[in-house]
Amino acid sequence: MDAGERLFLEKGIAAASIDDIVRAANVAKGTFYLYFQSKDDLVAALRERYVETFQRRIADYEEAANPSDWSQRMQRFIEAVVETYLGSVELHDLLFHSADHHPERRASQSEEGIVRGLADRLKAGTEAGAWRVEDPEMTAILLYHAFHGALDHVAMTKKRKPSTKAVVATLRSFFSRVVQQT
Amino acid sequence: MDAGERLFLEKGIAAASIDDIVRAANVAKGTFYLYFQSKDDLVAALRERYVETFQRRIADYEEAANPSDWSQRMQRFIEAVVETYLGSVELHDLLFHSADHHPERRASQSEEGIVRGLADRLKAGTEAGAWRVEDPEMTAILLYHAFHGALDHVAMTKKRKPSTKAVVATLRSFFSRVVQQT
Amino acid sequence: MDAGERLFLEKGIAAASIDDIVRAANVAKGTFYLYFQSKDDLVAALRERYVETFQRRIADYEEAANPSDWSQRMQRFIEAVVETYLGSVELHDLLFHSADHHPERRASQSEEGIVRGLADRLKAGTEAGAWRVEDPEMTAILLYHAFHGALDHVAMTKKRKPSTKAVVATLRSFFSRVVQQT
Amino acid sequence: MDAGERLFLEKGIAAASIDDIVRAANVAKGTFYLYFQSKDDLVAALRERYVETFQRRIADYEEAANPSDWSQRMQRFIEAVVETYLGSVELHDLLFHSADHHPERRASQSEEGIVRGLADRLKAGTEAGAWRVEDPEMTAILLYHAFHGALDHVAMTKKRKPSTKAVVATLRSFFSRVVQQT
DNA sequence: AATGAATGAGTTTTCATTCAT
DNA sequence: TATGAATGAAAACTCATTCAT
Repeated sequence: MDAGERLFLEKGIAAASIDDIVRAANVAKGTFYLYFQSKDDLVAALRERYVETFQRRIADYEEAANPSDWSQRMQRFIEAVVETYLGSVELHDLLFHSADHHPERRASQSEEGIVRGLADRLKAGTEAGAWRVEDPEMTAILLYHAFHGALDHVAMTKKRKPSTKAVVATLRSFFSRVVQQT
Repeated sequence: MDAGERLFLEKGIAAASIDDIVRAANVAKGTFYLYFQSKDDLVAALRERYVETFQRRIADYEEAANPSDWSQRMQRFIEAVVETYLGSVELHDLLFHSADHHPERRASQSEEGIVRGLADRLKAGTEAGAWRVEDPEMTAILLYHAFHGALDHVAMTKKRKPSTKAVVATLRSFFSRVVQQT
Repeated sequence: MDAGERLFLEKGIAAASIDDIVRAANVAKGTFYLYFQSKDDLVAALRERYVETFQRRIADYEEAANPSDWSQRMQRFIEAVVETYLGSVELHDLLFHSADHHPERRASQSEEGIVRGLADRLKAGTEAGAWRVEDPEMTAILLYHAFHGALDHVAMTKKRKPSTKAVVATLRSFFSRVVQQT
Repeated sequence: MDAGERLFLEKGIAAASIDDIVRAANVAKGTFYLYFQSKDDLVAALRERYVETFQRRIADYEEAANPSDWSQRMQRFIEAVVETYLGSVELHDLLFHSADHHPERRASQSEEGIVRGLADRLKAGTEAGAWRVEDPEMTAILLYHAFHGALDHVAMTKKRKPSTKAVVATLRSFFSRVVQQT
């Protein structure tokens, strides 16, 4: 899986052959097929691993926050997302946005989970009076993609890449305006 | 090009062979290579055509608005984006987000152009006192991806798909909050 | 061996993998190679087992007949062949007629044994004045294949399959004509 | 097709790879797949070609006989079968008896055609009073397989191979006895 | 005696691209 | 300008066999 992930990142999924992967992993071709039914199966396994790792990291981060301090919780959430994404946007995009256009499968589990989590938080915060959000589901979608796109952009920036702190601040401010936080 | 576009949408770029395309177009294989250097070249041509069509449509829409009425201009802009995207997200994603992950090429021309245009408008609107945006470039990026993601989501929704009007209203409201329009 | 025989019959020799066989037999791959040198070796073992079983059954049947009553002996012989073949034509064809065409090995031991036995009987019967056969070797070959083909045909017949008795009668009558039995 | 036929005869169907075939035919691998969908498809094409050739040769032979002289017609028929089979038993067995045991497909078209033809002749001859055959269908099957097996045997005989003439005479005599020709 | 993970040579098949007509 | 037969490199996948445990 590590060899596959590395090669997929380097050359793209289509361009990395099973041959390349097993050579990099120092195993025989048959060994690959002992553990994965096909190349697609490996991609699926990598997707699963990505989602698990990602969600564990977000959870770890948020844990430390005071559950009733919504401002702090969102701060932590945004920090978690930024830190985690910046280290893995390439992989995320590779696994969830490239591949061969399977309309049905698109808008993948990974995103769904995060978006749903975000919507839940927005609703809870509204009920707690921390802010005012009329359509939490749609807002979650808009925020998710805004953040994702921005982090994609930052990750792609070669020179004068802004600091993590600056990115967090920018997203925090964007978030505040969107939820009309007082 | 039409045959290619149709088949790419149906089966994905990798899965649609030149053979399929020329058969659909009712020409011989050689004829294809008379007009395109390679399969990639066709994809590039489709990308170019997409960008042109897209930008012409946005411009057409906005033209009718009163240049000094920023509220109306943004309304028109959002309407244009929604109308145009809803009819072509699939194609857009196919051409600009799938394919073989060429990190360099990513964050494509298409997006850059629109994001730059949006940033310019945000800046001008701020200068005209229509709203207040501190970091127009970053805000443009955030807005662009928020909109794009939301439209992607809507396009993918199978049942109870919201009306264009409702989508425009949602995005308009999101926009207002983000730019702290008074 | 049983698992192999069953799977070979179900899927064909080439299509049944060692993996399938050991899984069906509930043993490990290594265990297979403890008892058989190769897949071919298993096929050879099945062939041997088939010939032994077949010839024992024929012998058992004929034993009960009066050795000097040729008419009865042939009746018993034909009964034995019909009974035995009808239960195993598929296996017989699988083991002796499919496989990878090794011209040398063809016209296999199994057939040779039976044909020789038949020729001997024809000769003995002629000497005993029971019938008149000029070229016993050739006649044995002709009879063997006639019987084998007919039984193959019957075994393959799906609906309105004739009874064993009817088949025996048909073959008996064919035999009589061929040996010009009076 | 010629290269395939030659190699299949030499090494067996399974052992002859597409690679071998295209090398022998002096064409590229792709060319093979331009004309045949798969290896099986080539085998099917060879089967078809075999049946056509075979039946044309039988028909050519019989044509010369006097239609009302049944003795002569059968003589011609047997001559045709012997001549034709002796030159192609190996190929016939390869195409129709080896392969991967497809119970349903067995007892192939080739045989069916010939057996049916033979049954028709037996019936017509009986009606014309040339001989007496009670069950023409079954007799045809028995005769077909007797002949086929005998010719197989002759073709396989390495030393002291009997002459075509001798084989024809043997089969002719066998036939006479079976149909109780007077 | 039994196991089963690992092997890798070998096979079929695909398809973008070329080029003589 | 158009054709389409021919190409062949490259890819995915299979499976009989081995051998350290």
